[in-house]
Amino acid sequence: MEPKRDVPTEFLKPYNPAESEPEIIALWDKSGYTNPDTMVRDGLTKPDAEAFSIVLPPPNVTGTLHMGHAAMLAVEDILVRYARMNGKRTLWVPGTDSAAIATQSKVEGEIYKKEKKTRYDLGRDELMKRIDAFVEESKNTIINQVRAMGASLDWSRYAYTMDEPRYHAVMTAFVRMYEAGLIYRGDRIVNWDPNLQTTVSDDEIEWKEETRPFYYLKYGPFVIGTARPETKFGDKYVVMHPDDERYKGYAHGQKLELEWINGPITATVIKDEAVDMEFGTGVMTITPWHDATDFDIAERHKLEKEQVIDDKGILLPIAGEFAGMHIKKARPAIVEKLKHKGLIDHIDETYVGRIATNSRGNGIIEPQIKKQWFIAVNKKVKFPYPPRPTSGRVEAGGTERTLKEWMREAVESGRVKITPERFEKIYYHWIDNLRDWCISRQIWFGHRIPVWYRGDPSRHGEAGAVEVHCSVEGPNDNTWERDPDTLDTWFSSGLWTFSTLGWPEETADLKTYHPTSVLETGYDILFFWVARMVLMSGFLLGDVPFRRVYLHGLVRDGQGRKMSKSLGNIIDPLDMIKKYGADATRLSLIIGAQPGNDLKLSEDRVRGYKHFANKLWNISRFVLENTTDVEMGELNDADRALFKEAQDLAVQASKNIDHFRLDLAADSIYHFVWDRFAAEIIEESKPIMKSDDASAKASRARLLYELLTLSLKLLHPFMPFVTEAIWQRLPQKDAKLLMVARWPVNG
RNA sequence: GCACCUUUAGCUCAGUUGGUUAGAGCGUUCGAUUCACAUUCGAAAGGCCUCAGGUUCGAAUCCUGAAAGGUGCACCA
Repeated sequence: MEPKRDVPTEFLKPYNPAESEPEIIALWDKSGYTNPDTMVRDGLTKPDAEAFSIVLPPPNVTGTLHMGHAAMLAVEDILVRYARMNGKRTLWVPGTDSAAIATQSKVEGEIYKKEKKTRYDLGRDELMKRIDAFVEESKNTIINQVRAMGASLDWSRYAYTMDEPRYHAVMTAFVRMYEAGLIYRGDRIVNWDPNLQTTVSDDEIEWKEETRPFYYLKYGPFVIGTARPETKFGDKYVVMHPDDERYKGYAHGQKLELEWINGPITATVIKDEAVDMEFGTGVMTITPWHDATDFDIAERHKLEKEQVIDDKGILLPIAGEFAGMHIKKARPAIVEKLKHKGLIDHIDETYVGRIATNSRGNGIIEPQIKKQWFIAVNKKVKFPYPPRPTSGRVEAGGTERTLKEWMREAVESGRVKITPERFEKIYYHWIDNLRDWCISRQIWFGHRIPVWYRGDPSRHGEAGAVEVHCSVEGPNDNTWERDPDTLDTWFSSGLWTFSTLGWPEETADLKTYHPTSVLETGYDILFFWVARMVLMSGFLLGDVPFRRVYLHGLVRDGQGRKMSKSLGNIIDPLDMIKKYGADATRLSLIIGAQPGNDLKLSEDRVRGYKHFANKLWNISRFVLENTTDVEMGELNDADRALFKEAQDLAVQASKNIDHFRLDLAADSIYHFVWDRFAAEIIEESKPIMKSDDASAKASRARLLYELLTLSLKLLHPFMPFVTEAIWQRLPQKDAKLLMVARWPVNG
């Protein structure tokens, strides 16, 4: 059949996303309409329109796009495009994250592979140069991959966690919190990673279960249990529950002489309620330097603490003949000696214990007491009041509360709402168990702590021993030495909603777009990040960082397994985009994904949605072929009823988007377009359009055209590429770009 | 140990405040098709809605309990 005049010939071929998508991206870029200022300038958004803002959870600057990113980008882009089409002053801020530990170990690894050099060989400055070069070289990869998803981010506001404005924000935040007494330095038990030679926060620890021998040792008249005999050398306190009838005969503080691993020692009886009477024999000895529980007990009773293992996992002189050995090697030798001395009561080989590992570096965590920087979460301080965008200094009239109380209050008061709601409970639970947050790290790549010392460096931090200076700019003479530690990456991430908007300057962006409207992220970083942002924003700005938290689930493979290299079940979003298009990839990540629930993704699903994009393409061809030469008239009653049906669907879909049920919204539009519009309305239109009934034809042509434009608008947030590509080929339309067309339902 | 989530067709999931014969996609089987469709359209088969109680005129939906799978948290040395 000859193509009709005026129908673009591209429609004769199937929709080709690989060809079309780069053109569409260029078209959007040229418009500049992802920048709300341009929208206002061109009169597409009213200057006083309600603001809608999201900051992108920054992907790792040296990483590549995975399905989790793709799902995140799809959800956020839908919300952003929907808001933009609804006339809101819409801003979506892009950024990338330095991923401190991950990036540093990656670069260190590569250097070692090529040059057999460690970071200590290179020195701090050289390593930083190498890392910066690596970051600069690799950052475009992730940025281009983000763009390929169709994400309508405002790149003019791009931020990187390690760039100059963010450095300034991080330093300012530290100084203000330090001045308020919320940041302190102290000797506390921390999670030490002997591999990476740094501390790790409580939340970064991943507990792994493992069956390993559990030793019952004779400790004088008691039998104590331990899975780690190599830590027991210095154990001179034996602890039991005060109510334990079995040990009524022993008094708190009582001294006992007994034979231990390396000879006779004096032990002291301690009664403490932390002991679980049900576990083992109900008696334990403590190792305060290398165990958090033991540390707490020691603190309560003011007991002595002694280091047994050094930073590299080597036993110290206290271990006697085992000193200098690595704990791994020492353990069997120690067990052998215990056996020899008859100190082993029995061994339980079926014990399932938990081992702490670093979720980022995979190393086994060794608790150590170290001088570190902490954020005091239980300390009452004055919060800025009333909230002011750039406030943060303690002001008269400020409300007194702790960071913990604030974090609870932010959600309890409804100022931050979490979707799905059940995560609010989990959030509270996390807060209630929160301990002071260790924010110093011994890696080099990161924002360095803005504290300088003068005096004997070996006595840093000790009262009176050195002078301490804390400021953004630092002291102006070189007699000072800067603290070598860097800040936990989540410290700077906690500022992200406002550091990206220019804080601590009092910028227009900050006033317009903060608090942000929605924070969208995976539920797996609720604590790492979401809670930290609430904390930071509360103290530094006196306000919440966002009004709504939307948590998406994890993307799993077709069988519900986590995607991993070792399973070989990774579905690469870039492959999917190449084969089926970004639109199909997006839909496959949205339909069937309820808030907070994991999504099972298979390639078949992506292929199915590619068919849908092609369906839409062909619907457009049919409609254009049947309307370009035909005069369009008013809708008759029957056609008006059909159009009403579509409008009702639009209202319903809008409601679903408002309630973050993007899955339902997308699904309902999909079915309307395919089953109702294409399969039924178009089918019944064929005889009408071939008939001689001019008025029926005029009405039907109008209906077809209206249904097409309506469908394109409704689908645009979900599948922006194909809808925009079709829109560009429409003869009549109410906006040059579909991206900035008006949403067909009034708020 | 405490808490949360999930359980509906072979597979992945809808089913929004309880209301006719419980739906879709993929898969399977059959049929049509130079008609907008690198296909599409039509049809069929396929379901003790995990189980046991309860509330109700009426339950996949609400309540109680159980089972299986999953996740989070916790100071079991």
